[in-house]
Amino acid sequence: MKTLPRAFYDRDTLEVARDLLGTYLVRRLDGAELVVRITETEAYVGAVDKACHAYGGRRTARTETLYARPGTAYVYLIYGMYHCLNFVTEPEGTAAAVLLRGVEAVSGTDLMAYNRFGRGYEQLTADQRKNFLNGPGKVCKALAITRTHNGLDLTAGGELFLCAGEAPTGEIHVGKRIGIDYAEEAVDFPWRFWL
DNA sequence: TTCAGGATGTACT
DNA sequence: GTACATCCTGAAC
Repeated sequence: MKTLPRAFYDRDTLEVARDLLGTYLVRRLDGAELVVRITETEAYVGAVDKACHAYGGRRTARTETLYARPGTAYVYLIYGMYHCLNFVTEPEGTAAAVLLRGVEAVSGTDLMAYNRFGRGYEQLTADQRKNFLNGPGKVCKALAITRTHNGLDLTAGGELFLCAGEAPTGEIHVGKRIGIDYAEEAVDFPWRFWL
């Protein structure tokens, strides 16, 4: 598999969000390799988007990573207990990123099940399997991603990187984003993509 | 099956 | 002090 180059991220955020569908995210953890396939993303663009942490060019210690060069990981803590993983897009100095909302397991499934529920995948209930990796907090828990990964270079082939996959077969869905009811007109932006 | 409420810490007002 | 790009549990149906 080929690591996605920085040029992949250095484009319009909506294009990157759509093109990320079907690509593979690789997490190296304690010598193991966890691989998932991306199935759901959302775009956040600081310049025009009230839902973005860096809306209107605001710069704080937290949002600083959103201005980093493309291909950087932006990880933040939400609701006091969950992490969300984003991929920074567009040129350095422009605040924009793609939120990873959902994936499907490719390999390392058992280890991810342990990270999520403390037991192997075979032991999970049907309900737990159905809701395994279908939310941003869940993905980060399964992959053991925390704020220590904030600012990580995703093109360096380290403990976290992305690889090209086959183009997704079937339809790409487009719709409104989730969990941003406060964001006024940006609530209705069709910036969510899923397979 | 859906739904309300709580957990929990950081950022920002 | 309030809000937050969420998830889980338990109660009601």
